[in-house]
Amino acid sequence: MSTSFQQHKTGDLHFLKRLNRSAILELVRRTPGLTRADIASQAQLTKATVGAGVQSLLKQGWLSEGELQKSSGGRPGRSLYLNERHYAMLGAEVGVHGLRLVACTLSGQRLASHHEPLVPTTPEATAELLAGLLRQLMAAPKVADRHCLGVGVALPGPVAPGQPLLRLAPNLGWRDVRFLDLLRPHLPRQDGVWLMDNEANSAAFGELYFRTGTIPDSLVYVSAGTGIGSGMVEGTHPPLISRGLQGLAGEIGHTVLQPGGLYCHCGNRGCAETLVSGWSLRAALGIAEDESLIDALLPRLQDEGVQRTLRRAGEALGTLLLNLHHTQNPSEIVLGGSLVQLGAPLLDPALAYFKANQNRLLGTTQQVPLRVIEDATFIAARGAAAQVLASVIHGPSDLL
Amino acid sequence: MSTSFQQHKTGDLHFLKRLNRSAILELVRRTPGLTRADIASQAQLTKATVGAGVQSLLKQGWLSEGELQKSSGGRPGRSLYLNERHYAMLGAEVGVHGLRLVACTLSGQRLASHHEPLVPTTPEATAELLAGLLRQLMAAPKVADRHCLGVGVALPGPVAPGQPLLRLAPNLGWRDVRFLDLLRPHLPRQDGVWLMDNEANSAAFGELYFRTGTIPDSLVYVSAGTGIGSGMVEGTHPPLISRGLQGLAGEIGHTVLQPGGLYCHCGNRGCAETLVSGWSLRAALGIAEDESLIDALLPRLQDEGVQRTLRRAGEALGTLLLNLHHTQNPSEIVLGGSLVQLGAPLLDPALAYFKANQNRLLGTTQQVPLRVIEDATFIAARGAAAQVLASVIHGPSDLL
DNA sequence: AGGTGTTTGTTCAATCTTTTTACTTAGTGG
DNA sequence: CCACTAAGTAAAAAGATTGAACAAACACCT
Repeated sequence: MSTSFQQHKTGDLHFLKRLNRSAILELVRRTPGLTRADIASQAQLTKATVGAGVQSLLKQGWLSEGELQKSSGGRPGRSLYLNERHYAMLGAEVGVHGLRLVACTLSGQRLASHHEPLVPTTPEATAELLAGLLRQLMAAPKVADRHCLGVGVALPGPVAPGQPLLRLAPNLGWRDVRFLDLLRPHLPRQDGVWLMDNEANSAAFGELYFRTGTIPDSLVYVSAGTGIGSGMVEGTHPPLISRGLQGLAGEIGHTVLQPGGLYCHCGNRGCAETLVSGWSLRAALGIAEDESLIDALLPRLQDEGVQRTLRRAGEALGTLLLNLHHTQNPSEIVLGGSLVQLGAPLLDPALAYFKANQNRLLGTTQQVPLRVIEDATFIAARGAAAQVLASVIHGPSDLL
Repeated sequence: MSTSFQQHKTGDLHFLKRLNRSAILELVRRTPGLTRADIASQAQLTKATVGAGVQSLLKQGWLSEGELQKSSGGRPGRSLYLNERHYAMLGAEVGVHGLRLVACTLSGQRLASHHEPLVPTTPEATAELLAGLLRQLMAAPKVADRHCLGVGVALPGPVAPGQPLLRLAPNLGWRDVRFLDLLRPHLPRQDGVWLMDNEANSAAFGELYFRTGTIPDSLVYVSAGTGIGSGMVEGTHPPLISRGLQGLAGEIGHTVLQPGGLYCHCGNRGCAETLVSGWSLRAALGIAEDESLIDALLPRLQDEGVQRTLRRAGEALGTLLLNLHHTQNPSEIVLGGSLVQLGAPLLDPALAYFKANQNRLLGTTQQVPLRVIEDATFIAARGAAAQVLASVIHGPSDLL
């Protein structure tokens, strides 16, 4: 399901209390170690309100008290932190070549994780396998004694906004799969939040949501793997994921970069994926489906043919990044996915093109932060867990 | 200034009351003729709360009571409408070839408007001229007796988010202009809301905000004129404009459609604007700056050379629309700007390409609504007025 | 050591808004 | 003409934030 927090058009007093408590929790999440007095000034609430809110959050296991801060002439304040021991969230990613699962704390710390290689199969079989692995994860020592807030699943394709329906997963051969419905029967506990989303959306959300300190206004995660997709989160309290009417937002792999170019599996011509993607690299370099693309290429990175192919793909990736810059202009871009492991031969041309052209219009020197994630294995799964947490904090749950 | 409604992290009781009253006003705005009982059920408020809220909104001139509805077995409810006589908003667009001004009611009805042709000049001279025209507009009979909520100005270039600064207007030759600061000294009344935004953003906002009935979740306005830009609004209560880190969101004219293509005025190669834009059409067909592009082309639409040029430009426009579809997937696309007046020779190839390819990925038959605005003259100016209204309803103003 | 000043956090009555409940109003239909 | 239904209003009740007073904890000065 898409984590759509209904915009509370109206509110009663209970809603107001919830709002303020979730604001307190968010502040401590973003800035660990805050005191009640800090919260009061930053949230523009009175000491009394903050005191009451903090007390109930402590009692329910959301916050924990830390050490006394250094005095600045008066009574020192007591630091507040997320209670990392009471709750846990589960996140999973169904990838084209495997399942990835994580359990993590409120701050996003990994408690346990698992990577299960897998060749694509039916949704039903995948769901059953994933359910078994989730049960194992829940039984892990660090996880079992925590209260589980819910499960989030990230999937490699567009998800219908507002309902838990995977519209399409081209690289799995799936279409119109209600994955959560397949998962539920195989799991004992049905309580808590259950949601599913596109993997790039989940990853983007997690990268923004688990950050502390000052956080960017918006963030785009570009996932370069078998296909190419992106996810965008915007705003705060809570960050909102752009999904679009049909869940097609972020399908940048099918933006046209070369009108009249090569045919794409979608039937159109010149899609970005025909220039840069796992499957186009396989096609260009003759690497079979049953072989790992990365494993096949890493030893051959010095080959001139491989270098040339990767450079061309990298230039297309750079164009894609620049087009995102001029379409959504995110405050930060994060680049992940399996292709990142190919390193400089692919990434250098991309980053160089982006850097060279991002400031042409305005003529400024301000650089948009672009971060490359070396090991993106659990990023999407962790992001799905983040969505679970956000859903509890900002959604209709009665746990808070 | 960008209409950024600070996300109210927290709230007191006064905030709650405001929230509920603005929700009532929004409901009546979207569905004129609602009764108090309808509002209560739709907004999940009690009859008493709605009654009190409506009463104060009536007293302050936001709402007016209409006729009695037909009884359905009990006491008939009284219809509520926006009070179209008490308030007014002003909107203006600074275009490359002229100034456009409107004054409108709460529902977006035009009370008065003015179009002033103009050749590009300095920001200072433009501001002084615009101020004079605004004063005239405020003195118009239908406008003068209303309370003016504020002024919004739409500008042809990226506007810095969070501050009233036009970063760049390439076709005016302006850079880093604080236009509101230039405008203020020439206007007598400084109260109310003052804001400025990119013209495509304003247009998109207005198209969504003034709509009644069921409204789309998101909307993209594509403005095809001397340059090509787009604006996106998303969500409701209130609709949010995506501006991006530097105000570059929607600069789709500078997305690359043809790597290694023609040089663009931005210095990069293959930008969409090199394929479809007022300036690229002038260049391709040899039409001078001092001549109206539309007036020059309309008589020559049957020329084979013109047809071919427009068809190619239209195909690029279609690609641009498809790329938007696969990047943001808006619930509705609105196409405006002066180039729309060129009609079928330009638009048919664009719409055909978009229609032929928009469903390739999902394989559905659902069509994204795409509306072409025949006369987009006052769309952006009216949108800026809409932003003023939204800023009063959802912002920190104390008028509501 | 002890007093003073400063800041943190809590307690409690006051205030304000929504809700609940009862009641009035206004029309339909037998 | 009278029951019946639904819309809207006016009271008391419930619940949340606020403001002021108070207690706690530490630094600094004498």
